[in-house]
Amino acid sequence: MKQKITLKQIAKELDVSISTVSKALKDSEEISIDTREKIKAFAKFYNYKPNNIALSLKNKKTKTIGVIIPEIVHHFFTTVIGGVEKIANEKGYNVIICSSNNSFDKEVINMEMLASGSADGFILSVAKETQLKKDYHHIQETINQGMPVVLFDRVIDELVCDKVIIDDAKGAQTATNHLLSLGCKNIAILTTVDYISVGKLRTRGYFRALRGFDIEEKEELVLKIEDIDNCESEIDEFLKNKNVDGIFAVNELFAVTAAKILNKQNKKVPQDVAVVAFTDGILSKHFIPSLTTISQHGENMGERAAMLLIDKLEDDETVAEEYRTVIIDTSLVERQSTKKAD
Amino acid sequence: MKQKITLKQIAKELDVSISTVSKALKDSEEISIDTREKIKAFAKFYNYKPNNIALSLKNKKTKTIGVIIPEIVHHFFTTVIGGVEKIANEKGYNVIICSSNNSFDKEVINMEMLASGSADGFILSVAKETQLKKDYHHIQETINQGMPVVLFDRVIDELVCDKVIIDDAKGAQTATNHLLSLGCKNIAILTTVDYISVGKLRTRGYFRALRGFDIEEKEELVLKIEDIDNCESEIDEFLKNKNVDGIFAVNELFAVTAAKILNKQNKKVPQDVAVVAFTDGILSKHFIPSLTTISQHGENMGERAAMLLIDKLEDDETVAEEYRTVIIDTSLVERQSTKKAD
DNA sequence: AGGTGTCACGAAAACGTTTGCGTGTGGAAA
DNA sequence: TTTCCACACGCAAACGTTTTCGTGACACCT
Repeated sequence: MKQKITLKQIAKELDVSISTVSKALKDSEEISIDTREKIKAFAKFYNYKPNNIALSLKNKKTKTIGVIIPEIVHHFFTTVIGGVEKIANEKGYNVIICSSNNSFDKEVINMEMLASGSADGFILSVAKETQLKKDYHHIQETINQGMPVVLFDRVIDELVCDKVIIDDAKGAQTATNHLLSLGCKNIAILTTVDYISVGKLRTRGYFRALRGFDIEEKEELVLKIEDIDNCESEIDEFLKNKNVDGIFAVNELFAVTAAKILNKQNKKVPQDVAVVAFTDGILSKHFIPSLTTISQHGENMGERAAMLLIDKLEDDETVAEEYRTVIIDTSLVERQSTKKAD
Repeated sequence: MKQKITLKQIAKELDVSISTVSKALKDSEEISIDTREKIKAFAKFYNYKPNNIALSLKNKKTKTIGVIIPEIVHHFFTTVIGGVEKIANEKGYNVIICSSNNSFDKEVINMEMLASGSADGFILSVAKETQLKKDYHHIQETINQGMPVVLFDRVIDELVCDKVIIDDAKGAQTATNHLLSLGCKNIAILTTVDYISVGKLRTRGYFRALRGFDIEEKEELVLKIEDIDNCESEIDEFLKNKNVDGIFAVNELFAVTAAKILNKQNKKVPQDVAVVAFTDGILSKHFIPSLTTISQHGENMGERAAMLLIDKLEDDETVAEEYRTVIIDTSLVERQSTKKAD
């Protein structure tokens, strides 16, 4: 049960000063070769590792990136984290992940906790509750304290900082256009309530696409779902007697739920109804029929966010007073759910 | 761009000593009420928050739990993390998550990094590569240094520490028994190569169930898949001309892939072939037909692991020389893929 | 021998806390 | 007036580093 060894202990053991040990381990010319070798051998034997905490305190930086996401059990967010980790590790940074569980309070707590010494900067996507409350003081304060913040996916326009987003409206437009170009005339949208920024934007894109094809926008074809956990009955009710021939869903779950319901209602996907989903996840890929989706390239988002943050962290502090917004391209992944009848 | 305020700055500003400030903020009787109020007001105004790094250094503890998992983009592991976070937050601990990406090297690096000051203890599930190499020195060293470690899911028998597992063999047996009790006679298993501990155990359970029903174990009904990423062709080949009436898959992906292939081969699930999967994830739930699964109760695992770890962390150091292995119950979740023909 | 220079190392401050103990000031008791 | 005590506060060490600067010893030159 040997405890971690410190510089002080090495110094004592070898009867030299702490500074000598520190310098020797850094191969400083100041120390004689003999002493250097001796100290290094000793340190290696006892598996000396500098204490990160002490280093952080001294250097006023932790070499750690804090990531705060609304849900940890969520495919899209985890892919983003994957991207962040990739870049972070390349550049010698660590990643701390916290989940806000879509709770405003937990988001605040996590940020304060990480801000008070544990991380040098943040990558975050705001909680649902935060978007609803429109209370961003904790983020603003963090920025004011000089900590770089990169927002992604669910961003806040009012906040001045780096952002990584996709063009949600454009992606939705692409999706809807795809349905239109297949000949669909009666396209429904399954979306979220308006305070979810991405839901709102995707709805906008849907309308834009319809206008492009000179198709009337009908309110009765729009379903705004509040509670994702039991969307099933809502969608079921909605789809009855609607006679839609295309569905655009703003996320995977709405899409597969709809597909299952169509199945029950004896309508075939894609023959009777074509379906496109936003978010290219595991569900869409393996569903039968597999779903055509708009891919958000989450890993890519994570990578770009990490790059932006690390740039800010390593810049000369003074210069970096400009903020960038990176827009990640979405792409249409065509699968069976929109296959043309041959 | 005001920087974080420190005790020292408050002290200077208010013309008292640092210790006075510290004590005042802790409401120490030593300091006069007047001074206390004044300091507290000032601190509140400037939004003073103690620096965690300094505290960690002083207290020799970080109040942080390190979690290392093989994959971050993986439903089961994220549910476990959810459980860990829940308990950790209740008890005032933070959670740092690192992914080893199933790489031995990255696992070692992450552990060393977290061990050198960033976390008080570990919850971990070992990487594939580590299981293959059978090199556990990094974990052993961490334990030797007096840091508590809790292993979960993919555990290492040789390591003496707390563990949280499920009874993989028993779960597999339950699954297979379920198929047998439905009348299946020719049950195939889709499993992993043997060095994956859980795969091996689940295979064992499958055999045990067969023996229980006095059914011959046929090697030709066992498929050990090495590369999960293109298991499709392997399974396709395997299933040809086999005439199986039941399939037990050790994970979701194998199960849905098999289901899709059966579909192509014009066999119906569950009428012609019944399917059970290990791991109750999002895929099984939403697949058509929805899959009967063995649920591992990941969140529960995470909770128990966190409890074990925190117990060790908060015990009087000296006492806690006994190690526990918690076995989480699995349960059969019946869905459409094993529905009896009516 | 005195001066100069180099080599090899040590002392100490700093990062931001907490906390045991020491101490100056004042008032009250003797 | 002296003594004593409580009150209210400050000092300093400690946690483990890094780094600047100082310094002792020795050798070499004149």
